[in-house]
Amino acid sequence: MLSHKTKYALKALLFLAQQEPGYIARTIEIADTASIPKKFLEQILLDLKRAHLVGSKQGKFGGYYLIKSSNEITMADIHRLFDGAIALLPCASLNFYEPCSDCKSESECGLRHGLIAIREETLKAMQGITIASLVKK
Amino acid sequence: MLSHKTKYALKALLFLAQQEPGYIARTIEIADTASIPKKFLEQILLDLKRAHLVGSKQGKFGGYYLIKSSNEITMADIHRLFDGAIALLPCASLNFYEPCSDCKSESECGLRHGLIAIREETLKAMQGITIASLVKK
DNA sequence: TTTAAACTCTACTAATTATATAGAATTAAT
DNA sequence: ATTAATTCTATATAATTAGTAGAGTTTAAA
Repeated sequence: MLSHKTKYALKALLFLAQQEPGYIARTIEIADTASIPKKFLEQILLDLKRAHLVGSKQGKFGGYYLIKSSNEITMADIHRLFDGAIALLPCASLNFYEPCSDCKSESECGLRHGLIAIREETLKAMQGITIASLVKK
Repeated sequence: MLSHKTKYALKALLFLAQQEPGYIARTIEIADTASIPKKFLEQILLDLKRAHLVGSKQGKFGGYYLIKSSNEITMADIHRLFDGAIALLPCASLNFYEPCSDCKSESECGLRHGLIAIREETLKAMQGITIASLVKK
């Protein structure tokens, strides 16, 4: 399941993608429109900025705007940024690999092979959904 | 990600599926073989029993055994039993549906449509992995 | 009928993570 | 200078997860 943080990030990106090019949206504006607690959203937007998905303008009349094209931002990207691995266990993850402490032999672990198969399908599906594709709905 | 509980349940089922038909495995035996804390495993096996996946024999020489065919137990079943919804948000779930409190119009929610598409693919993949298929690896 | 060895059940605890909230500092336009 | 915004760090609270404890019940066998 997605954390609220990830859900809010997606909603915020969706909002930004729906604005006119060049428009700068204030945090409070996004928060109100998308029903996100403002102070929580502040942190999320900062994370999105550090990940170079949005840009910001400081000071009066400042705010946030998309800097990455909405059809290049996928569900997989946002999931990984806030919730981490897409795989069901770290041992089956591409980007967040870690061995299981209770695993005796990873190569012989039947479970792992199944989880890798699932991760491959889920990842494919998540990479197929972009912010742009969500806007169109 | 899977909780430890779900991972342990899968490992326990995997163990049971690998035994001779008719064999009754004690909790401690499963716990030691699969590196699962025994008292934690007790609870998990009880849950699996209540879900009619395993049966138990009480008293001396008692233990647990599979009662559902290992090729009829899927990753999706176990995930739902211990970790709940497979969908990324409750609003996109088949078995654990709940509306989002912060959602203004579910039918107009772009996010939800995307999440449903992802859930469909993930579910298909998870239903394709059975305990029996894991044993074969 | 007693004992041993197992499952059953309920409650509790500790650790971690998620979900915020608070407030001061900084930046920029007027 | 003032106002309105982002930025940053710290804190608080609640929920969930992971694991532990211990008493109770059941069954087989001596």
